Amino acid sequence: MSKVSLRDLAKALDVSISTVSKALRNSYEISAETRDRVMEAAREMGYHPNPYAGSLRHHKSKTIALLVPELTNNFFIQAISGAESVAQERDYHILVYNTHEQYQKEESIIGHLGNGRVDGVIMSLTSETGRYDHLNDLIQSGVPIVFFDRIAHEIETAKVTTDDFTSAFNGTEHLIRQGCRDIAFLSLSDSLSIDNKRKQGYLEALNKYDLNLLPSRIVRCEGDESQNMARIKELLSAEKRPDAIFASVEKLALSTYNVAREIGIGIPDQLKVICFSNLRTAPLLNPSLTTITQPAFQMGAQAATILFKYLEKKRPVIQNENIILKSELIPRESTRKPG
Amino acid sequence: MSKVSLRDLAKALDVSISTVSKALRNSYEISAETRDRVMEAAREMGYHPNPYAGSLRHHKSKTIALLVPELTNNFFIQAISGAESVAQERDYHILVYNTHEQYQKEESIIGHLGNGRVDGVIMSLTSETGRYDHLNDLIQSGVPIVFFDRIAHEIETAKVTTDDFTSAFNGTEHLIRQGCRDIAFLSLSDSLSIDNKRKQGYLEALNKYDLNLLPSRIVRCEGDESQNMARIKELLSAEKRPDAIFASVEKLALSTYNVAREIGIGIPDQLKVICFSNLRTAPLLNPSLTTITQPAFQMGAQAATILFKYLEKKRPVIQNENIILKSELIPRESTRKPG
DNA sequence: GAAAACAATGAAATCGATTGCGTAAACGAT
DNA sequence: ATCGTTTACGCAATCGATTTCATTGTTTTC
Repeated sequence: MSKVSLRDLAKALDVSISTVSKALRNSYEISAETRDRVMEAAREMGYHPNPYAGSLRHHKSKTIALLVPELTNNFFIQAISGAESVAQERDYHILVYNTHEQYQKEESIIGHLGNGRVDGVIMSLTSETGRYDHLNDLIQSGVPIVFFDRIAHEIETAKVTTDDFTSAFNGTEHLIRQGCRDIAFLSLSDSLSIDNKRKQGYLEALNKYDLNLLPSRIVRCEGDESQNMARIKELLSAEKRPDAIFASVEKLALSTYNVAREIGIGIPDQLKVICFSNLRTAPLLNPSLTTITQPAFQMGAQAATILFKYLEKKRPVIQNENIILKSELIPRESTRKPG
Repeated sequence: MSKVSLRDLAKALDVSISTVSKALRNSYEISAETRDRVMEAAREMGYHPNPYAGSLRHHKSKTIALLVPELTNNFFIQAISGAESVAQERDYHILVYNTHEQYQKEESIIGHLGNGRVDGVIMSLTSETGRYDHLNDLIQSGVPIVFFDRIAHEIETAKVTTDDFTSAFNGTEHLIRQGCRDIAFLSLSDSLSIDNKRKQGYLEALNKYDLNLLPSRIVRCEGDESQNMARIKELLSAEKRPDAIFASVEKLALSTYNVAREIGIGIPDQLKVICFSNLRTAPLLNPSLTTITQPAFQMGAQAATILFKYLEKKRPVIQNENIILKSELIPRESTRKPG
C-alpha cells in the first residue's frame, strides 16, 4: 500500500507505462478491455497519482495560497472558510499563511510562491504594507492575485471589498442620531486602504453634522493589545473624554469594552461604542455590541470564484475590477439612546 | 521576470545546468568565481527553484496538511495558528482542509494526501468518524498523522489532548458547589473520544456527590444550530427543568444563552452554564461565561513540533504517545451562586 | 618527464506522469 | 492480392532540479 506508481502498475499488468496512463485517463487509444484491467488494478493496488509529477509537466498545481494578516480574527476566518468551500468544490488545495501584520513576512512568503507552487493567490495586506514590488513581481511571473478587504489600489487586478466609506458614514451618523457629539475614531493603520476609507466616511459624517474634530480624537492603535489598551485608557481617562468610540476593527472595540469596565465607564450611558465586526457573540455581550458586519464568508467565496474563473484561462491576467459588497449595520445596546 | 529555470541561468552564463545547480547549493566542486557569478545572475534574473521538481526527486514536499472539522471555531483556529507558527519557523507549508464534520469529506481529503502531496498530517476527527481505514491506509503509505483533541485511540501515533475527564469532573463539581443539583449535559457525538471523556467526568462527579441522573439530562446535539436550539429549548421548557447546563462545546453554550434569553430564563439565577470554550469574549458576555479553556494554540504548536521531529527521520513512524495538556477552569458570572 | 592527484566542469540518469509520434497487426476496400 | 485505414499499443521526450559519474585540464610528486 505504499507508493504505487504508474511504473508499478505497468509492471504488474505487463503493459507499458503510457498504456496505463492513457487507460486511467480514458483515452480513446486504449481498448475497453485493457482500460478496465488497468482501472481494476489501480483500485486494487491503491494507486494515487503523484500530484507533483503532473504539476511539473503542466505548470499547474491545483493549489492556491491564502494570505491573511491575522488568523485569530473572525473576519479573516470566515473569509478563509468561504474561499475554502469554493476551492473544495473545484478540487483545489489551499495553502494558508499568516503574515502576522508584518510586511517582511508578507514579502518572504510571496517570494516562496513564485515558480509554480501555487496557481494563484488570494490575500489581504498587512497593516505595514506600503510598497508592492513583491506583489507586482509575483503577478509578472504569471501568478494572479485577488485582493479582498485590505487591497492595493495601485495594482490592477480584481478586488473584493465592502462599502467601507458608506458604512463608516452610516455608523457615525447612527452615533450622532443617538445623541453623540464627540466621537473618537480608533484606527489601525494609515497605510491601509480600508482604514482610510472608514476614516473618510467618519469625517464626512462629522462634517455633515457640523461637528468639529479634535485632532486627538483619531487614535492610531497599531501596537499589541496592551499598548492599544493603554492608548484607549488615556483617551477615556482624559478630563474631557469622547462620548462615543468608533472602532475600525473588532479587537479595538473589545479593548474598549475592557478599558471601560476597568475604569468604570458605563456603556452605553457614558460611552457609546460601534465597530466593524464579525463577532458571533456581539448580541450576547454586556452590553450587546452595535456592529457593522461585513459579509466575510461571501467575500472569501467571491474572491475565490473570480480567481478560479481566470485560472481556467491559459495565461491568467486578471482584469481590474472592484467588487463591492454591502456591510450591514446592526444596532444593539452599546449605542442605545438614554431614556 | 517570468519563470526562470536552471536551464535559463545556464544558458545565460554559458555553463552547464549541473554547474548552476551545484553553485547555488554551494557545492565544493564549484570554484568560488563561478559560484559568485551564478549567485549574482540568479539574483538578477529572479530565480526561484521550482518546488515540485525537488519534491519529485526527493519525495519530500515540505508541506503538511491540517484537517479540522470546523473552521469558524475559536478552538480550531487557535490550534491552526499554533501549528502554522511552528511550520513557518521551519519553512514548511500548510494545506488547510475543512472536513465540515463529515466523515465522507474526511475520507475523500485523506485520499488526496497520499503519494507525496504532504509529508505529514495534523488532524482532529469529525464527529461522524467511527472507522479509521482511510487513516491507517495513509499511515501505511508513509504519511504520518498526529492527532489533536479529537483523536483515534485505535491508531498508534502521537496524540495531543487535554485532561478532558478531569476538567469535566472539576467543572461539574464546580456547578455542584455552586448549588446545582440537576445538571444537564449537552453532548456533541457519541463516537468522539473527547465527548465521551467529558461525559465520564461529568458522570463521575454526579456519582461522587450521590446525585442521580435522569436519562433525559444527557442531550445529544449533533444537528445544525436551529435543531440544537430546538432541543435545548425543549429541555429548558420542560416542567422540571435542570438548574445547570454543562455544554461540551462552545457553540452549545451560546445556543443555550440564546434560548435562555428567548424564553426568559435568567442566567445564573435560574440556570447556571459552564462549557469548554476558547471564546475571547467569554468575560464580556452577559453574563460573563464560566469556561474550561483548552490551551488550543499550544496544542497545535505541540502537535506540529512532534510531527516535525519525526519528519526529520528517513522513514517517519510515529511512536504511540499521549501528550496531555491542562485546561483551565475560569469561574465567571454564569455560575455565580445566588446571594 | 611520466605518473598520480586534484580541481572544475559537463553528461546523463532520475523522480512520476503525460503525450506526440511511430508502428505492428488487423481489417476493409477494390 | 494489394494498398489504405483503423485499432491498440509502446517509445521516448518532456517538465525542473539533483546527483553520480565521467572528462577535461592543471598541478603535484618522485
